[in-house]
Amino acid sequence: MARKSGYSKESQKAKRVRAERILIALEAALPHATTELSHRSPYELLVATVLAAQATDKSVNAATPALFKRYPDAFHLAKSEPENIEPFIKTIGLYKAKAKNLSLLGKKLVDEYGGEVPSDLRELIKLPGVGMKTAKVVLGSAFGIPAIAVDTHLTRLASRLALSKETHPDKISHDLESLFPRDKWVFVHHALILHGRYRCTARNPKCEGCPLFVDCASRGAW
DNA sequence: ATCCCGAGGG
DNA sequence: CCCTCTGGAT
Repeated sequence: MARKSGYSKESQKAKRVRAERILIALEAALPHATTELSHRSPYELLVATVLAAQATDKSVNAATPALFKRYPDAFHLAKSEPENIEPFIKTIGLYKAKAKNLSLLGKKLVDEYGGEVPSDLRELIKLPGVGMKTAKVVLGSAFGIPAIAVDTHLTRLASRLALSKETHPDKISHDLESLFPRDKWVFVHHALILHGRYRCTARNPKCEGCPLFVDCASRGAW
């Protein structure tokens, strides 16, 4: 419980230097960090990311091939009803809400965006089932527009690494984006997710041999 | 703040 | 069995 070590009195400048070392370590450990959600277009990434809410991307990837075959673009999705989508995504959590959102999502993409996925944060957020996290994922991974999407992994790691004391994802995102160079935001997002998924897990993190050990505020706490 | 919600890991 | 998973809408 009690934090054995930390950076409670760390200056902003020291934190910035530490963030820089963390970035270097992540680049060395995860040079090819990118999304693990299978997709071939902004449309597919958008749908996959909506499905990924509170679900593992492995379970999403297991379902999307059949889903994308039946609904290859926004125009096909627009003609769907939630009940038609449910069978394709039943194995994913929260499937009823997601089926409803996807059906509405298709209609809105067609009605208001010509069937294309908008490449603007404010527009993306207006879409059903799309919040700040999903919108930023699409911006960064589909359009190459710098953004740090904060999900469960980023929230946990920002805290453990003492890169942010905030609890609200939007504030954590702001802190992280101020700590890392803009052209590294998308990489940092993916690298921290992979680090969180495979090493710095929620339970029983594998601190032994961790590439971020020396710069971690929680080292030794597990 | 609460609800949604299946699958895999420990 | 309990916890967690690239959250969002109400």
